[in-house]
Amino acid sequence: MNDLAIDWNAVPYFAGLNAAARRRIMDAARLHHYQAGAVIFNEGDPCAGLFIIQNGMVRLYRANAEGRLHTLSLLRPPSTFNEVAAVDGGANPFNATAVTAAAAYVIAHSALLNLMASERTLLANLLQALAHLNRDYLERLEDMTFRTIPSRLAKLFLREAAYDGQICEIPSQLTQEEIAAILGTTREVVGRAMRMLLNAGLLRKQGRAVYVVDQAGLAYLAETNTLRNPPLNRCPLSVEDSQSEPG
Amino acid sequence: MNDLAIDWNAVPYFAGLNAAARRRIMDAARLHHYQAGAVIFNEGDPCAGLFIIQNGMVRLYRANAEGRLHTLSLLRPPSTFNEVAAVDGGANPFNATAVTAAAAYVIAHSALLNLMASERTLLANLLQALAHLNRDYLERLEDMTFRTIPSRLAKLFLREAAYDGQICEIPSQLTQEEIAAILGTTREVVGRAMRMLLNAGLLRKQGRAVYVVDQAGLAYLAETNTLRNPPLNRCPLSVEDSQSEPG
DNA sequence: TTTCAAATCCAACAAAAGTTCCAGACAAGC
DNA sequence: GCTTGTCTGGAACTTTTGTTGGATTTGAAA
Repeated sequence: MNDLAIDWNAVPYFAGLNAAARRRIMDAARLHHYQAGAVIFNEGDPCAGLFIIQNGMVRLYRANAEGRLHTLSLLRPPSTFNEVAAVDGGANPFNATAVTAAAAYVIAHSALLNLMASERTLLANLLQALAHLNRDYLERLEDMTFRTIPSRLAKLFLREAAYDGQICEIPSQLTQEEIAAILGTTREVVGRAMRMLLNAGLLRKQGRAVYVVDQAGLAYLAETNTLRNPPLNRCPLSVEDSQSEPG
Repeated sequence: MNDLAIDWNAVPYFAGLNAAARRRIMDAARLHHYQAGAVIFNEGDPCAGLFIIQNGMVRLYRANAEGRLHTLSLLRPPSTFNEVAAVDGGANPFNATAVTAAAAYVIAHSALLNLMASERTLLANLLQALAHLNRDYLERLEDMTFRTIPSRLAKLFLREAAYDGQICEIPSQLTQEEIAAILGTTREVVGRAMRMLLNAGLLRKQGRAVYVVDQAGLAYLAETNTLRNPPLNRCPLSVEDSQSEPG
């Protein structure tokens, strides 16, 4: 396996550090390897440190007593994770597993404390990173509070799809099971929601691949939790589509 | 109104600062007053700065298009809020209103940047505060993902109640409407959940006040989303309570 | 090709949550 | 006392989500 480092400047909070600082950080990091499916750490276990993904894919998730999963993130290089525990030294706040074979640099809590004490830029950068993380979680919280599952699914497609004019393909090969874990629901419900988006004309399917047809329609659904009758190929006059409101 | 400062050491990230540093921070802070019901700032508006509550009660909330509210926090002195926007200078991530007449010290983003640049202890403390905030949101996310509403209500009672041996009273005078906003649901649903907890013997009511009767039962419900048949005054032998599992 | 396992589709049902509506209870003020 | 507005209790109903089970498709391996 190659131990070539990723571009450490691609990590938001390592950017802008001088060469000496970056060297000290790299010296504090240890490269760990994980087989596909291997557990990296578990929720509640003592702080595993800060992780910088070198290669492979990592899943962060939480699980409830009945075994249902909530996938918080699917991460690739140069993503990092477990900043919260690495900073405060508390227990890991979620589980982490290697989806594919993976490698990651790990900086222990104590080592990070030393680095932060000597490198004020790193400290400031980490603060910005945590603020950003916080906004991210706040948005997820809003999704879970206010959005229906078709709406969350629409949002996922909008985010995941590689935009290419009007017609977009969903890039990642996510199974419905995996999508369900991301949305915090079950496979069957995702299947239903998918069918709804398909025969509402927002998505189109070819074989197993799914394409985004109506980006604006997905956005409308994500915002309002309701379908907007697609005015795509319809004559805008005289149709009305039983949408007339009596009141 | 009295402008006596709260004990600034009670604010987690002002603790441990020397006198000079604390003076510079206080110099950067401006006291603002708000009438009951007044808007402090709105979600999406440009960064309003860092707030340190002096007196009164403040509500942080989000709202969706249909006008449903999600109360993120109800805060009293010496709580602080809007750290995220104050640190990264971005838009406010939620709405803030004064529940009662209130006053708060405000430190603008630019002023906070200066302070953080000169006071490394403040920087380090803010980092810890954001890490803590992050854990808090992660737990809320889990609540919304995995817990039923009776379960969330049970958790709320466990947290809000002032523990006093076995029987505990819920201290804050929350209406069902306010509880609903905290749990992210509607008043009627809270009412139903409340009735369920009452006739399951977990809570008791006297007039309008609600008392916690079975703390362990509430915890069980919060953990498992299911009621545990109360083995309180029952003989532990020979009852079985139709709990026998055929498989 | 055949075969198999995984992924999907689909219907029917159960449970949870949201909605609508109205009747009482209670407290504050007249 | 009475009135008014807020809060609560509770039924009936709809929608959404979760669950179960079987049929079908798909892709890769044998």
